[in-house]
Amino acid sequence: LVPGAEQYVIDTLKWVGIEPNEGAGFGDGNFTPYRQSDRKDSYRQYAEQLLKAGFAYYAFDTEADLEQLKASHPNFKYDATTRVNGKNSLTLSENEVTLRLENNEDYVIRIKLPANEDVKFYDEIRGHVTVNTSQMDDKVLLKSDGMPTYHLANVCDDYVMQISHVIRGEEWLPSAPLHVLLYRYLGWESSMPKFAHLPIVLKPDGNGKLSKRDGDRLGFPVFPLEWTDPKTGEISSGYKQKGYLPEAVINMLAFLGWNPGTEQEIFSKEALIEAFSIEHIHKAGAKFDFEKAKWFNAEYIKKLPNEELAFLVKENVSAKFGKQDETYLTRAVSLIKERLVFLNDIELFGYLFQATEKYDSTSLSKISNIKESFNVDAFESFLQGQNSADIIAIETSLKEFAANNSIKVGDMMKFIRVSLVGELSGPAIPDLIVLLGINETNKRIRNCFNQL
RNA sequence: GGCCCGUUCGUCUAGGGGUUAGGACAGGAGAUUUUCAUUCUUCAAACACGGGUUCGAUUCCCGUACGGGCUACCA
Repeated sequence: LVPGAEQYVIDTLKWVGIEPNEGAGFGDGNFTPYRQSDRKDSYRQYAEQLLKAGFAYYAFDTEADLEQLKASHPNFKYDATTRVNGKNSLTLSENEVTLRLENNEDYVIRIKLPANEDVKFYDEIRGHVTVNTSQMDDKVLLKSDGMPTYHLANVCDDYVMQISHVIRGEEWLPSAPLHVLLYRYLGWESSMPKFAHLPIVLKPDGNGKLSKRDGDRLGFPVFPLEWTDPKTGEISSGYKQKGYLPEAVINMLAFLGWNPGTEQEIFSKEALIEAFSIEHIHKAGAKFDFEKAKWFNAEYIKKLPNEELAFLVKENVSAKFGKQDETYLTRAVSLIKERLVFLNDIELFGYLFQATEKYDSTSLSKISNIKESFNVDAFESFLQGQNSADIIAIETSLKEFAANNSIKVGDMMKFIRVSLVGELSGPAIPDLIVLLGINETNKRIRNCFNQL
């Protein structure tokens, strides 16, 4: 049991906008309680049912016993051929078993698998799968602390809660036959859920499935929300904190191993629900592609209305550059919207909120030739006479000013750009002037001119 | 090692017995933008290999290779 994990899952589902109809943290429905720890008694009851029916047995083997058994054979597994060597209710006399139970000795309950029997089941993604019980082992169903293993818990919970589909990662495929047998032995086979084993998300580099360590090693999050391991204190970065939009994350994730069969790639959550079908799930694992993830996020940011983007970025901006007027922030954000890959990239555009103090040195050297031809005082009064809201008028006036003072338009624009932005990049000059206002613009121009 | 699952451009994938094998990301070139970003046009880029089956296989079958998963009193 990891402290904080339950709340973390709840918070994650809320962030991505997936709200379960019922469940821990989302209100009670017909199948309460939802925590395994609160259902403990029921698992024991089902384990005992299996015991009575002869599909399970007590095993008293200690850790040391198991070590010894493992040492006896290179590929040891506790199964039909080896359980005769274990200390369990199949090898011990009935008296001894009751004695051990009365003495409160530690025990587990294991499933009793037949020695050689094909278990067949149908996977909605992979089709028919057959595994022989000779390849499986007598898995522990109930641990010595009385808690069920996943195998028992998942089967019992899904049956009791009338689950229709078990959709989980491919790493569960090998234990699916065990679960099928459990449904059978418990007498629930006719209401067994359908199985679908999803392809696994793989590391972008190297081999194997994506793990939490890979993300921060390669510069992208694998956790939806930032997560601090309560035991180790290790922090794993989260999509939310990195400035991803939840809709983009969902869209990106959905396309890892699934496609709609059309060429559409941008899907809202609702459209995704509408378009989704199990038939279009790919079988092979998909490598996580950081570049594509960035592309999805940038697309979603571009589609955001300016007001919404301003709202999402507001807190960060005021923390970094001071509190901003809401309408101003909305206008500012509209100028650089298509430059954001992540919401946090707003931090790169401090010049929208604070006067530029530092100028990029190579940009500065490219504009120094304007020093002789440019008259700051003349420009200042010229700009004062402009309509501070008319972008087009300002643009034509700027060109006129340049012509009248025999300055190359390009040179002057570059100079103004460096004055306002600090370097030779960014939104159109007239847009910037209108955003910043005439006074602020003049202030920045004078300041930059003095540094030439 | 054993068992299970898989294999189409660098990556995510569409397709499916006869196709110029399609799209997206990333990459190249160009246009627009006085800059950068955006946008648009365009280029390059793939059916793992070997056998069958077939008039014809990227598509079906079998092997091989490679990749992935599992092999805990974890999920």
